[in-house]
Amino acid sequence: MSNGRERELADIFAALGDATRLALVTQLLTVGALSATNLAEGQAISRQAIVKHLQVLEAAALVTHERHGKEVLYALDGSRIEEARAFLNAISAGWDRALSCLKSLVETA
Amino acid sequence: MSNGRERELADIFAALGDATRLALVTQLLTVGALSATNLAEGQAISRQAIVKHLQVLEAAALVTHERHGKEVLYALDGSRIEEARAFLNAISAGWDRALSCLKSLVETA
DNA sequence: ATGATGTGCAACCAATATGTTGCACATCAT
DNA sequence: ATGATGTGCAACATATTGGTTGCACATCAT
Repeated sequence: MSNGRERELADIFAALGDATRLALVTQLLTVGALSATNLAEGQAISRQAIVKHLQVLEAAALVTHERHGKEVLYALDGSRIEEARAFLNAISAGWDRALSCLKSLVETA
Repeated sequence: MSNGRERELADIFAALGDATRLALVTQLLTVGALSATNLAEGQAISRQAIVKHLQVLEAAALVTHERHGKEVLYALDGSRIEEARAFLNAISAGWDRALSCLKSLVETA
């Protein structure tokens, strides 16, 4: 894993590492494309806060925006999600090996 | 998804959302259990910084520590990783649906 | 017992993240 | 044209993060 790629991956996880943004992602996933104003309705925080969260998600290439008339619709973009999935899959795959390695280290220490 | 669970999931992603911690995770995965001092060797940042990162990972239940003699070994704990995987899998699964939903919204707007 | 090595704790600093408010600008409908 | 609605920008406040340093304590080997 190259350093740049590692950073990129970290950005994706960091973007998902916030309860508000996670909620936004699931909402965009289930409902579809929505504006910041839509997303802010019924939410405790302001529209501007939502916009900032959307910008974080967009910086990580997890969402895209598109102007449509006077409103801006945000939607998920899944290409980067696969990267994160691949990482977690790798961890899961290496899991048993890591555990046995730990075991032997502890036992021989 | 309950609110508490959402927060928990966000913590996992947040813990992975840092290049240094990501490197720690991969190192622990490939090498096995290591002490903070081990992990800090050859690294640009101090042992204390590493310890703090390990504590973040441990707070998210991604690693555990175990004292062994005078040193403390940190190791990965994979149970929580599955949660994160499941979330990303759900996103991937809902993907095509989300895209078509966006498409129709945009076209009818 | 003593030095070397590893750990734990706390104070402190700088940068970034999260959220607010206020206001200006753009767009749509009437 | 004008009011309603949605967006964009910027200043600001505060909390959290990521890192440092210094020092005290614990453990091991000789």
